[in-house]
Amino acid sequence: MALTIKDIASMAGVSKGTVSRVINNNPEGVSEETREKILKLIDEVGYVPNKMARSITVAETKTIGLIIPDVQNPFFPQVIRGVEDCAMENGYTVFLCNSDSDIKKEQKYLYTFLEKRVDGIIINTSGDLNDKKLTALIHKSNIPIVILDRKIKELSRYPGVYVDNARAAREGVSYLIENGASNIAYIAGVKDVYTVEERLKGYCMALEDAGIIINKQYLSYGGYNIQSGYERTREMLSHNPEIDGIFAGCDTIAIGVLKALRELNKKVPDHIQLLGFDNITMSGEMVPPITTVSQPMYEMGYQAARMLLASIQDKTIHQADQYLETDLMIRESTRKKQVREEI
Amino acid sequence: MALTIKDIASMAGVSKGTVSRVINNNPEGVSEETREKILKLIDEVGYVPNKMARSITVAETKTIGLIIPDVQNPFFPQVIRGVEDCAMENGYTVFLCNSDSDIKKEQKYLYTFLEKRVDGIIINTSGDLNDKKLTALIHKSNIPIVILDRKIKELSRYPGVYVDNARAAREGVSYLIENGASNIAYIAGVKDVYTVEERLKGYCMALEDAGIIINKQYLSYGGYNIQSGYERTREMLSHNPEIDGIFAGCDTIAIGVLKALRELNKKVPDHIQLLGFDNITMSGEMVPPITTVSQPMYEMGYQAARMLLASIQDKTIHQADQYLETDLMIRESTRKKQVREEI
DNA sequence: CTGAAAGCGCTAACAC
DNA sequence: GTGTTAGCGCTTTCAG
Repeated sequence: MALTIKDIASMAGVSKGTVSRVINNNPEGVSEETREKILKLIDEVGYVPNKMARSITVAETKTIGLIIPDVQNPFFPQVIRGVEDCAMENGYTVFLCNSDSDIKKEQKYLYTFLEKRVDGIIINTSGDLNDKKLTALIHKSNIPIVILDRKIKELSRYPGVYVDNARAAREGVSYLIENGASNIAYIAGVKDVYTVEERLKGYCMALEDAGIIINKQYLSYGGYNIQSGYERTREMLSHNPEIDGIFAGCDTIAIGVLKALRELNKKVPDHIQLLGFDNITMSGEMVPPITTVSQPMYEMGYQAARMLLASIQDKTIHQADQYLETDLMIRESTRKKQVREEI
Repeated sequence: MALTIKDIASMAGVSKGTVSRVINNNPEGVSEETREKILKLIDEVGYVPNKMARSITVAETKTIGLIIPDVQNPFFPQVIRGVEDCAMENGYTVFLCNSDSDIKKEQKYLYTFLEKRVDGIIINTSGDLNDKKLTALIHKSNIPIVILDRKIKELSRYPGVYVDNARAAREGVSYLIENGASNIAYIAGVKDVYTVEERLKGYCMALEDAGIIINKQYLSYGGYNIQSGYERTREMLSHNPEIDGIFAGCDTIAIGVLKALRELNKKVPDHIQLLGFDNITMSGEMVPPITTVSQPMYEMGYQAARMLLASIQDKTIHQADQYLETDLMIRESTRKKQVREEI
């Protein structure tokens, strides 16, 4: 078996308490002499303190849990990295779980986090947690939680970090309109997901701002993948050939849209202007580079972790929701604004 | 404080031992009657067993550690998902750490894993672990480890899952040659990284197979990013305008190459054929879609986890290295082979 | 400055 | 079947 604090104590001829003080860098209570002796011994014999054992008595694990739908969705790697960086900087390790937005999995992972006594949880989920028992356990456990990107009804008492999806979408779609588009489709993500519906609101507001009547034919829900963007675009255009602008629910969808437009010989932005959302790396590498609403993905993750750590340190203060800024990244899938400047 | 097994025991009027038996689903030793009574009580009062405490006595945490350079590199999300799926299916939770291929970080995370007593570790790292003390600790701890994708000198005693990079590169580059390329550049990844050098071997073999003399001017190392591929291509072509084929060290680099070629008005594949490596999703979405050596990324992660769990279950058996198959994905950045068939 | 002892929440061996 | 007891490895009083 591995060495224990007891072994070290007896080898050094001191008590467990003394060894404990030195491995915890407890500044007081140990003479410089014995401290060094013990440190040297630990180094020589290769003793690694058991943090599990420590955790049970100090009631903190220095671990946080992160639940996201899927790492393979290009939106998440950056946010994951953001939370990990912040966590690591502060001595926390993170459990990563992919829920596929499956409520059952989310519930299972949440329960596991509770069992493993993580110090806090960051969660991004579509849908809602319809398990009363679980939410009761969560509330009861008094564990700090921060919501990431998508509001969750059952967890509404917890703070979160968001982006103003409606405002961002409104700004983006307005830009399309300013540049001459008027028959604008919204190739959306999954129906009923918080961000998707918020962006729909923004889309509608932009149209209303411009006095354009909203056409329900121009709205199509689907998945967050290239294939979905591709298929829905083909279908959308076959029924509505007059479309001259497309707002894609996210950049991955936008890439599928672009593929469809290429096949249909629709020039972007001449025939149809295209607007994405997220600003994943690849959106700028497509031909043409896609104009998109940039979300601060890394920052969202980082701030969520910051907020969580603050809650962990002081469980009494209630953090306020945080809204981060988006930014319209103008690239070549939309027309240049100079049309107006020339007037 | 949260409820403990002791609380449940006294509330139910039984001993801790009995409660322990039911929460561990220990089939024997408890009457159906008391079992149900206790289960009902646990459910009502909201008791969540403390797995940390359990772990210290049973000496297993049902946790594994995964170290990769960076989630944001498109190669990793799929492998992460592979290991997570396998881990989750078997009741394990995974710690994810990004090392940036920084030896210091790798060492720190490895040590943390040891402290937290993870049951096993999967690691992908460039460079080598030059900390004798740490490797000694690792060996001493007897913790199962599996290497992922890149061999590590100091950890050579551990099994790993790989791809035959040399063979795969040889096949890909040969394909370029068969289709008429003869002045082929290798825009590589980071120098001295295992996979990068293996692919170099394959590249050289392919040239030798075809009787083409290797030109050192045609080799350029860089980073695993678009920018690097872009810059090195521009530089490469400014010095060697005769180049008619490029083997990119990975798809991300290939995307940068493509961008440079577009700017330089080099038609792909007519003027220059392009071969990538990895088969990340986006490689098929570029214009033109990139021919690439496909690696089974998800499978690599999944198999690594399988191997690790097997080692955890039986620490005595030594697993053998596993080599997974690659596949040349022929798309449009290379010429059609029909040239030869016509003869 | 250091040791002894109690206890964290749980499991496991052994009685009854 | 169930309770009792002794740990697991560590921290934390409390003495001295």
